[in-house]
Amino acid sequence: MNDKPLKMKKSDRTRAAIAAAAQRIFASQGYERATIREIAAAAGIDPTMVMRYFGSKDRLFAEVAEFDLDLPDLAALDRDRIGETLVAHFLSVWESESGGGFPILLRSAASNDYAAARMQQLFAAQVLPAMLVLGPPDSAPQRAGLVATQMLGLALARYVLRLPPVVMLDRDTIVREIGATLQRYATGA
Amino acid sequence: MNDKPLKMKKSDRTRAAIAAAAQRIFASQGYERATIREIAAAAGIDPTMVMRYFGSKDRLFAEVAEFDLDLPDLAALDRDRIGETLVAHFLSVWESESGGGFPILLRSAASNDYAAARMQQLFAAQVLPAMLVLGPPDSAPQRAGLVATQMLGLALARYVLRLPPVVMLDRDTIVREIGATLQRYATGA
DNA sequence: GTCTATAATTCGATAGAC
DNA sequence: GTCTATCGAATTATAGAC
Repeated sequence: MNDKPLKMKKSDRTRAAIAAAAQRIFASQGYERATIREIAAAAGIDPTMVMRYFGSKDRLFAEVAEFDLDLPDLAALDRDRIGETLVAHFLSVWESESGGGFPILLRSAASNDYAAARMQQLFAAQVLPAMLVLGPPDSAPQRAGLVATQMLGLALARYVLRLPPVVMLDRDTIVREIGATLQRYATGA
Repeated sequence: MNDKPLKMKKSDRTRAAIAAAAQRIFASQGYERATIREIAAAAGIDPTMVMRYFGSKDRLFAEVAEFDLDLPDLAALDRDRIGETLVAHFLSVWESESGGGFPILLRSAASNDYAAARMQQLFAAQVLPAMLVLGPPDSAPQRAGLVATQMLGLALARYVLRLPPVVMLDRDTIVREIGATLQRYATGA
């Protein structure tokens, strides 16, 4: 009878349904174009309920856009395969259920201040530290910056703009080709 | 007395002032958040004039977002320096006066259908053909796709999101590091 | 918990005086 | 050419009945 996890209180199910609908709408329309009304309709509930459960559009966005890159400890990995590992990890996170926050952030970051700030935070708190263990500290910001350009571009072209030639790239090709690039950026080799 | 090119009819000067203001506002806010009223204020004229000169917000956007990548003939270049040449060319275009259309498109493409379609067109009509002369036709879409991810990511991180470590990269570093990546992507080597 | 009604803004666009 | 006034639509958010 329920699509959602069983044995939840009704209020929790409603809240989860709103969050799920909000993820879809925010991810496909961006923050500005998404409306409370549309999200409510997609969740099959009344628009007022969205406000009741989340308070405001801003807070709803902040909640569903939350997510972690959850990078593994790169120092513990085979040093020759760091690039490939990084790409494979990013792809997994972005295509996972819990990774829905990334397309949302990315699509809204271009015109929403909160999303843009969150994106900066994300790279400062997770990508930069990861680069610190892979080479000289002085060059870590530069290496992190280069890594960021390549990964953000892949995500933008593939998941947001959906450029046909990028969408058509198969996973192995991406891991191999872009992995080689990240390997060079990350290790400075 | 005039900031704009001398000896224009007043109507042309007004039109140019609106277009210049629109470029700034669209580039910094994106399509949705930019308002006719704000653009008019930035241009120092009445909001009604924007409609009179451009008809609608859509047509104003289409006009100021227009631009060309204007790629040189890559086949005529030193084959070992194609990557560096590409990056240097992109940087020049994006930072030039007439290249203002690109940040505008990029910032709006995530949530504006016209901008997204225009971006697809741009790569299909200009990047893909350029790849055709550099290697086997079969792999041209794949090579163009990879090039697109790296260049879009650089533009996004540097000009739209303004990620500090990417903004701080100096031009020589970008040309060298990202040039090497494009060299590999474009030539398939 | 849920919904109706509506307040309060804001926006793009138009009509018309001067 | 320029501006005042305003329309009509859409939005977030709230008040309050049931």
